[in-house]
Amino acid sequence: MKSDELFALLRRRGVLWPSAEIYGGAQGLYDYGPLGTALKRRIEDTWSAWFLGLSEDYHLIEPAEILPEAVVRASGHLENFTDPEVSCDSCHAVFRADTLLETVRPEGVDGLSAARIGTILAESSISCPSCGKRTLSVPRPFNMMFGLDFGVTGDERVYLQPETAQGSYLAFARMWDVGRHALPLGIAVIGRAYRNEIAPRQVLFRMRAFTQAELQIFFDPAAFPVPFDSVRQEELPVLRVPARERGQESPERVSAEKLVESGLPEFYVYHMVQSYRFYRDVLKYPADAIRLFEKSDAERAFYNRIQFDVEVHLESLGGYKELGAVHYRGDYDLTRHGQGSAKDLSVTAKDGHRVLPHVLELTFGVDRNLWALADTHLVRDGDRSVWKLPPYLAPVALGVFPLLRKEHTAYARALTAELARDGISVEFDDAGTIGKRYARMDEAGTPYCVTVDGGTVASEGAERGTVTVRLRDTKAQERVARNDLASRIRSSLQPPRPSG
RNA sequence: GCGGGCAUAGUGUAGUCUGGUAUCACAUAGGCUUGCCAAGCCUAUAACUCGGGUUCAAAUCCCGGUGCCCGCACCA
Repeated sequence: MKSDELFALLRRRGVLWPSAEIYGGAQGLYDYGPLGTALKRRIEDTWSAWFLGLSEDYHLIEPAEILPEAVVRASGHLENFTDPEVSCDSCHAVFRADTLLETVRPEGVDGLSAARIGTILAESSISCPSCGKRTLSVPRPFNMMFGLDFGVTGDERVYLQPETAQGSYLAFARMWDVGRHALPLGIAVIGRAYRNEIAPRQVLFRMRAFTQAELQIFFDPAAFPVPFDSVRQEELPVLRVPARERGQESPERVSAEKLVESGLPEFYVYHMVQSYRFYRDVLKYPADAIRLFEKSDAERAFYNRIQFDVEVHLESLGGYKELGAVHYRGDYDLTRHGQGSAKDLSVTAKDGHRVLPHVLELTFGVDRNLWALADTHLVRDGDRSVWKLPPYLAPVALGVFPLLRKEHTAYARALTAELARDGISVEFDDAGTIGKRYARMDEAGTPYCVTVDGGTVASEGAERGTVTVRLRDTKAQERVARNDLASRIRSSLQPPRPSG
């Protein structure tokens, strides 16, 4: 489906829509409706079950979303998240000042302040790459962070977090104290991040407020033991830098073992495999639509030593899109926050030596994955639309219908209430015909529908107290005793966990 | 930010050139009928992106704003 068509469908079904719609919308902001909210929760719960399931020492926390200025200064966001921009007074094209400067300054611009870049630019009298005239403006800073006035006087500067990771780094020292004083220690956060994107586009892919699920694993670079044998034979669809430089776009299948032989650390490959399994086996993206895209030195943030993006091919957006990533960030974060806070963030490892932990970061874009799950799992099957979500992701697990509105409604309503009390996400529907109800549920991704009919409510006979269960993907039906319903479907509603 | 295109019920559309308050389908709600896969009939709800201008009269013509799409740039 095209992006427009898919967005129209999601809007129509109340999955999501533009924020402040009645005022014309606000660029880059979206609201989730009932189905979208439920689906997003399930995605988050499913992510937690998998990634926190990797180790007993991986924990979920919820840091504040607002960061004091000192934090973003230390993290580098105040400086690096600010792009000095110049525009051309003749043709109004906009450029990044530092990129422009690199064209005349082969030694690079690393470490230069925005003001210094401006001075050099002015002296070098560069002409506009677009129209050729020498009418470039002075650089002005453009920071992608939202700044806020904080406190009563409003003169204290704070920022909405541009990524959720910072909260984990800030919490590390406390988490060390409240925990078992052991590395590796994992800190997971599911939260909103905010970026003042210049041009929000493609619905959920470039938002100004979005949800990230991230796991920061703090470890001793001298020893990060992982059960590598459990992933050794797994073949990963990787697209590595040398292949990319040859113009290749499709991934090659390479075993975890071979990746380690090529120089990647075992702990890195292990977590890349577990991430890959999450996308393939849990979210169930088609295996041939996934690729692990290695970022080159130039593309990575400078503190990332190794970076593979997890990309999935999306028809709606016409290509591979980044849904998550695995970053080896070294000791950059704790070094910077150690300096910024003047606190020693190193810890004493089991064998007694002091160590400043390194960080392996697993990131996951919740909104992007929600979109991707619609793109890849919402399919046309003949004349019906079916959202083939795994049962544990479905916003509504079960639909309950009376076959005859007059005769079976009371029974069906009672059954609905009973299943809801059992903790199953259930929806009653008696509108229109039975076929319409099935179709509506198919489109919402509901995996099971039960129908109360004459046999169910009969005072005697073999079908007394049984209902038909109809499966979304096959349309197959089966008679099940109502008392067995909850136990029959419950296990399929549990998000999978890694098995070792 | 720049350039181009687009904007009509919940969704998709006709009408715009050539001004006279809006077509059809699906969806939604209610009813009849039917009773396990979007059937049929009746009824109802429901729209001209916003603001200004021209005109007796604007969905239609003019100006501006907003949003969306495509390309460029941007995406720590």
